[in-house]
Amino acid sequence: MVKQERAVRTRHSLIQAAAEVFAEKGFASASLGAISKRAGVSNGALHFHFASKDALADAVEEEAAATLRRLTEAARARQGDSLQAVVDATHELVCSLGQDVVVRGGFELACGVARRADSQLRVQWQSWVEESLRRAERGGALAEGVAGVDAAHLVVAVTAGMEALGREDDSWLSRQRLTGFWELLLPRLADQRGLGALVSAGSPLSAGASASGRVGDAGLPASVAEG
Amino acid sequence: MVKQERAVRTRHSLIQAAAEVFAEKGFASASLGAISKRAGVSNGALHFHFASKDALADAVEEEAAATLRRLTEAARARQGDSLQAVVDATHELVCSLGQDVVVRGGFELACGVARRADSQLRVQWQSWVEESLRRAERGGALAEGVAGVDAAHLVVAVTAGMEALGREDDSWLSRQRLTGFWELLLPRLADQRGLGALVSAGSPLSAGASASGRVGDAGLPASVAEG
Amino acid sequence: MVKQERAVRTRHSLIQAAAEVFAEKGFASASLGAISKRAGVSNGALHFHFASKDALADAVEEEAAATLRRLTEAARARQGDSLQAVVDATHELVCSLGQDVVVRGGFELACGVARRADSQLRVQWQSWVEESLRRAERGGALAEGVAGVDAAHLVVAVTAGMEALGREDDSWLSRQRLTGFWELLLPRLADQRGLGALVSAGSPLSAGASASGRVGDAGLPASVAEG
Amino acid sequence: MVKQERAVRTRHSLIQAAAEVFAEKGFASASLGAISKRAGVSNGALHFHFASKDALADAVEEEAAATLRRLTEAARARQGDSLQAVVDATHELVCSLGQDVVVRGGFELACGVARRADSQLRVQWQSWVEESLRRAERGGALAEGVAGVDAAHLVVAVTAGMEALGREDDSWLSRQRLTGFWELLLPRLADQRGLGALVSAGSPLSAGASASGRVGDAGLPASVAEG
DNA sequence: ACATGCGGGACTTCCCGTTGCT
DNA sequence: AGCAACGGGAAGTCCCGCATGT
Repeated sequence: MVKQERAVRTRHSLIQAAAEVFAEKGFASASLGAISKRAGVSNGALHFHFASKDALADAVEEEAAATLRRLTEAARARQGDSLQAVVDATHELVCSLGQDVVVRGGFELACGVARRADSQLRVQWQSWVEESLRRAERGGALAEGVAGVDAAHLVVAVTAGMEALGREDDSWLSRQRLTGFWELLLPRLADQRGLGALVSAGSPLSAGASASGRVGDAGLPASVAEG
Repeated sequence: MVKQERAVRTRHSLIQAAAEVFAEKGFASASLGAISKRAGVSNGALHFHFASKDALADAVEEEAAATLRRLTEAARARQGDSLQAVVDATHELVCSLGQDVVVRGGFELACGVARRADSQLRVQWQSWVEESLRRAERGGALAEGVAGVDAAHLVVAVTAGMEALGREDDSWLSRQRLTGFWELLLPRLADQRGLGALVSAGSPLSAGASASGRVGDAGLPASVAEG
Repeated sequence: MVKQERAVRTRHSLIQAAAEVFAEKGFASASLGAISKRAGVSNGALHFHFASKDALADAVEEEAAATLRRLTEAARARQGDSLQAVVDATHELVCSLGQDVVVRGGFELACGVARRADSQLRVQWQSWVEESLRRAERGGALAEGVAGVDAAHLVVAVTAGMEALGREDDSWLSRQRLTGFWELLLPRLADQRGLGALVSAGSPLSAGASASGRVGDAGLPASVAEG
Repeated sequence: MVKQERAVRTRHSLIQAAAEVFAEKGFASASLGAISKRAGVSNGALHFHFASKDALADAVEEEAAATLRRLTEAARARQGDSLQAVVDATHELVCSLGQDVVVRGGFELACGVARRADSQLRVQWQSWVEESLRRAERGGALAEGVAGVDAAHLVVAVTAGMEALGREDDSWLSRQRLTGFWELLLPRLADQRGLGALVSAGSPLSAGASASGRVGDAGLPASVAEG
């Protein structure tokens, strides 16, 4: 089973390289040659692991979806059905978009018009946000007259916009930017009683969690991240 | 100069067809053959008018930018430096995104990762929103503690998100959706005194203007369109 | 008849421009667009005067052939059936190759493998040299045991080589180079009695004739040219 | 490394086919489709071995240069620094021009105006002739008053002319033609004492070697050619 | 099982020579 | 004469098998 080990490594570097190239050039303009070269393997090796370009892209999306799933589940586990869970999850997502090429590449593929419409990534994120805000609504965490679905649509639109704009300008993916958004949104969305407990910048544990176990975490200093 | 007339028509149908194909497939996956075929002209005719695929895309973006300019200037002309101008402009933009393939194709190109970063369309829209909200801020139209720039960022992110999500799901480009967003945003952004006068659904003239006519033949002079 | 005048001028500048581009790029790589642009006329004008690219090339060859004809006839008129006539003609030809783009372009076309085999220019030059040396042979101007045809072949080969090599390196078209060749050839080719009267550098009148009436004659100073 | 064997064969047949087409049509007019078809391989195979049309042409030139190198070195090895080495080499060259398509195609490319000026083939041949005649001059093999460089220029011009004229008329590449040239040149170039030993038609070994075998399969290792 | 070299077509962008219509 | 348009290729790229090592 020593062989298998190398295969796993090859497969992983292939996905990594693919995510990078997809993120840089988009699906259609990315060439398999560039991907296999960046991964340091031959063209044939690529086709041994992934039958086609689409299959490779699917794998990238799949891995990004797994990361997204971990991320949202962790947020809910910590914050329950509160609004804070959504705030935290958006922060983690935006942070990943800036640091994890697989997530970035996955969303590039999910957004692109050239691939299948029922992108797992988009619907997964949108479903989670909707579900979470519906729970918050049921739990009375939302302000009077604010429907959970409407709030969810707004949150999804904002994050989608940040992702799209962040492709060319990293400042859209900064924590400050998103914090500013929540500071404009929370007073209107949240029930007055719970408003004081909400942290626009994301709860400390969230920030800590996002920083842990991620290679090349060049995030903000802890003092700032907590502020 | 009768000949020039046909050239104008050919050029226009080329831009129209290009916008459609770009919107459907994206820049990289769009083939010039598909564009010239849809425009009903030959491959050579395409290259007579546009030296390269990029030049064609530039022309599409340019025409979309012209539409956007008309749109924003009209909104400001009607509503001055009020928040309502921004509300109206977003409605008109979203409406155009749903109806005018050139605008849709232009934003698809502007968003795409495969083309130049300094897309006129994006910066033009962002600049206008920022400028408008700064004016509103100076005019006291914004609520206490709300900075014009922050609000502008939020508006830009929301519209960008709607455009991205609207590529696959038209419901994101519906008037109701945007109206719902403004109903969540305006109470927080607008100064309390002016809040009552603001219409989340866009001012009537704006709505009427955007709904009439503009399907796909925008920009062609009437005299030519009739010929 | 004013119209005709302009037509003649247009036709001439077209041939001139065509000769330049053909000489620079070769027949196949020369584009009609480049030619019409250099001539300062429109694409349509070109096709009004010349039905096709080949017809244009034929015209260039034809004009070069006319120049070559003038040149050889002048040499024979001055020197009769002597060897000197051939020497003079080669000098004039090489000189024209360096200065007259039409001659240069014509020979480029004649040499090129992509066009018709029975190039007028080549056969015209070869025929004249053979005929001249046959006459010289009959007149006893050639050395013992030297056949006119063989000598003609040698002369044709040398001039063809100079033309080919001169395309990349002008020094092959210098008067000195050709003079050096004749100094090696004449002692073997010419009859001993007439050898003293032969001038390897070409007879003075020949040099003078070639210099007269030619624009941009950047030839050698008279003292050198005569030596 | 069994696979490599087929690659060598493919590469070789590609060069062979390219040389043929280049020789027939010239560089610009030769299409890669015609080349790959003649070689019996696909378009993709061609581009696997040669990145571009220019790279393919370079390979043809390179192989022709190798043949030329073998040829000249063999002549010098047999005849030393004598004039006979040059005579033999010219015979071998002219013979190859008539029989080896790679050599013919290589010179076609080297001569063409559409490609790089510093063609290896031309300079290689010219350098060798100049060097050889300089040696002969130093060795006293040249007649009084004959400079080695001048003689070299003449020889190079003659061979270049034969190559150019031989493209349309094979008789220029016949042994008789070249022999006739040397019979005109040697009495003037060679020192009187060594003249008797020189053979205008080329030394026997040279003639035999050049006539045997070499048709188009030069360069392919025997083991591969048999497979 | 894993990886590679080599080759196969098809497609795309772009250019070019040429031709109507005015 | 000239603008506009046409249609045919040509170069180059790409995604993908297939036979072959290791």
